[in-house]
Formats: sequence, structure tokens, C-alpha cells
Amino acid sequence: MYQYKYPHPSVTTDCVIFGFDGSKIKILLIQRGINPYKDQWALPGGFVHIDETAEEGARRELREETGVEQAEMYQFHTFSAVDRDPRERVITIAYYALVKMSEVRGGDDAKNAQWFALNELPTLAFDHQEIVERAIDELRRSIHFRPIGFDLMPEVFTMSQIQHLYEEILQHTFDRRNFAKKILRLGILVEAETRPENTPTRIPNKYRFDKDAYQALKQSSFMLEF
Amino acid sequence: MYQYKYPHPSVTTDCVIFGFDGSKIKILLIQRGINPYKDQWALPGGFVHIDETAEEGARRELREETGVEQAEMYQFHTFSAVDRDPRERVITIAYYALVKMSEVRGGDDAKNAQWFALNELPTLAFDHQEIVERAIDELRRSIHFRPIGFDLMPEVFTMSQIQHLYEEILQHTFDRRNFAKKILRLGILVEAETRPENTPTRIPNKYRFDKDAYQALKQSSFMLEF
DNA sequence: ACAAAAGTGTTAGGCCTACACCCATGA
DNA sequence: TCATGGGTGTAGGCCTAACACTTTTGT
Repeated sequence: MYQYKYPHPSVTTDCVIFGFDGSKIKILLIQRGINPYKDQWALPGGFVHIDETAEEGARRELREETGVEQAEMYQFHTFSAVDRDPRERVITIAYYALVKMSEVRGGDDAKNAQWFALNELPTLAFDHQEIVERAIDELRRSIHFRPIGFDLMPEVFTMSQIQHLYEEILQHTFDRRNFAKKILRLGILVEAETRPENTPTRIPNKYRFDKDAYQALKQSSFMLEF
Repeated sequence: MYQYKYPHPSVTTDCVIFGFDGSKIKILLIQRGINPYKDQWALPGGFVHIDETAEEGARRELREETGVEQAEMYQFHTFSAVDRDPRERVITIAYYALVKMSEVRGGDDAKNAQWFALNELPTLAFDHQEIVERAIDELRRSIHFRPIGFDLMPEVFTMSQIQHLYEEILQHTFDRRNFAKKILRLGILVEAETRPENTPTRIPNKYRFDKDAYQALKQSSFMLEF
């Protein structure tokens, strides 16, 4: 047993894991095996160990649930409503992660994990509905400062795939030509496989994300307007 | 005594309180009266009570230190390095606040509180240096989405005052005429006291922040570029 | 007298938006 | 053959950035 002079809250992390299947943004939920909220869907998460940082805890959870080792993770808010867990005072540090769906495998344990489109979310345990909404807000905000798209995309992708992603996040449709111009002007995309000259075809151009160019761009505090 | 099966961290809030004196951005620090880091400067903050949210705790601290009741407060990051407090595991939820310096009075207690310009900060206790740096980053980022200036400004202010503020935050100088055009075009400033026609003078025009117009503007997800 | 602060408009260039037609493919 | 997806360029408008001179006041 551990004893303290004053009451201490528990501290957990919860992780909103975003993926993109080429047309819809999805988040990964797990079905709870225990009470409270048994059998309901919830965000992956768990207690922060006493000898790890919140970020380490969140990455551990991400790895356990998805097998993904490298992913962009952002801490976006800490939720501290007094009664958000019926058992005891629990404060949760929330992260969102951007993963390539192709790299995700089922969780280590037998937990039931499943992707849900944002407009088809089930009822969520605890205050996880609020956490998800907040995460979407943050995603929408940070899209102006970070090339978020490329963390969610497969290595090679078409212009219309990435346009769909931006349209999903921003809930707005764009003109194809203008969108391509704007993205290409950033100079962080390279054509993945140049198509032979004389094959006018319906097969779209493929692009790849140029990490070096992006690193250079980041220095100049770029901003992407839509 | 309170007993738990697993070790629990302590949870605190820390608050980076920003003010603006007309030419420099300052933050409010207090001198610690007890160990560890006795006599060093630190951010105002304290333990989150078991029956209050983090936000309530942060507001309580702000009120105790400055007497300010109403101020914009934003939670921006939770710091959880394992050894950030030498006594025990302490996780801190960090906020920044935007206050009008004129409304700040000395703290309730005899704590030594003092404003410091950003480039004249003393050595700070704990990891507060890192917290401050992160807060400045967040301030710089959010200036594009919120009319931050007006929370730091006195009720009535001149165009060059607010320009100085933006220049301080963004570390960039602007052309006076272009800056004024850009700000005025937002339509959230009104002239406070129209000057008589025939007093061409060096005394600058005074402006006031139009809260209603700002509320309307916020709906349309505006963005301010510089 | 000189330096510092403030008032005031215009122009050129770049970016954004809107918009139409043709071709290839698969159903 | 019809619907869908994709490739391609231009013109107009708005915003941005750059820029100079005069007046006033305080030192």
C-alpha cells in the first residue's frame, strides 16, 4: 500500500488514434472488458506508471493496441472533471496519434479493437465523447501548421486522396486544380513514378512526401491557408 | 492518511501569467519561501484539490496571486517528467493567462511577486524555464486564431501599442500603415474618442475593442496572417 | 535644431478563386 | 454509352508589401 497525507488522484492517458482509409477519417476504439462501462467502446489508454512520463505511457498504450512504434503523437488536453470516473478521481492526459492504417495490426491482447468513421461513432464510455470532439478540433486547428496529411497517408498516394483527407478534416470541398496548385507550391511533394509521356490515361499521378523539404520548410514557420 | 494499492503522483497547476506594459511582454513570478528551490523565482501554482478541476485550481491560484477574477486562461500542456520535482512524483497541468497589468494587485500573502520581461527572466525553479518557453510558443501560435492582444491591452489603447505587442510576440517588425490596415479591416476596433477635426497633432488615435463584433467574427473561423 | 512619433495613399505583384473541356476507363 | 475520375490553363479581384513626406512635440 502507498500512503499519502493528502488524497491523490490517479493519472491516466487516453489516445485518440486517427487513421485514413482513402476516403474517411477513422478512429480506433476498443471494447471494454470490465466494469464500469463493461462492453462499451472506449479510447485506448491506461494508467501512467510511476516511473514513466505521460508521453511514454501513451506510446506504450499505442504500441500495445496497434503495434505501431513510430507515429506522430500530440498531447492536446488534460481532462480533470471531478466525476469523470465513477470509481475514484482520475485525471487523464489525452493524446492524439496519426497512424497509417496499413501499419496497424490487432492488439496484443484479445481486446476487441475496431475502426469507426467519425460520423458513425458508438456511444463512448466515460467522457470519451468529449475527448474525441476536442481531438478533432485540435486536428483541424493544427492542419494549418503541420502537414498532418502525410502522417495519415500511405507512402505513395494520389492528389485526390490527400484532397479527400483535407476535405474530411476541414468539412469543406475544394476545387481540384486550385488544391493541387496550393499543395504543390509548398514544394514538399515529389512525383513517385513519372508516367511515360505518351500514356494519357485515367490513372492518377502518384506522389511521395519529401521529408527533407518539409524539415526545411518548418524552419520558416510556414502556414497553410484554406 | 490516504492509502492506495498503487503509487499515485501529485497533481499541480502552474500558471504563466502574461502582461503587457505598453512596450514589453512580461510574466509574473513569485519568489519561493520554502525548499526546494527556496528563494528562487517560480511560476505561481499549487496542488489541485481533490474536489476541484484543474481549471478551477488554476483560477484559484491566479486569484490568490493577482486578485484577477476574470481573465482568459488556456491550458496548454501537462508536464510529467519523472524527476521534475525532487520530493516526489509531481505532474503539473500548465496554463497561461492573459491579464491587464493595471488590474493586477499584489498577492494575498506576503509572497514576493514581480513582473519580468521575457529577456530578463531570472533562473527559475523546477522545470519552469521549459514551461515558460512552451507557453510563449503557444502564445505565438494562437495569435493567429484569437485576438489575444485585446486581453493584454488596457481598455483604451493606441495602434502603436498593439503593434508593439504583436511585434514582441512574433519577433518581427511591421510597416505601420500596413499593420493598421490589416487590424482595422477585421472590424473589431472602434475609435474611442474621435479627435477634433482641426487638431493635427502627434497625439495618437485611441481605440477600443468591440466585443460584439469579435463574437460575430469568431463564428466565421477567421484567421489573422502576418 | 534635431530626433522621435504619428498621420496619410498608391502601386505592383502575387495569391486565391472560379471556371470548361477533353480523354480514358469501367460498369 | 454513360458516368466517373483525372488531366490541364486563364482571367479577375483581392490582399500584401513596399515605400516618402509632413507635422508636432519634447529634449
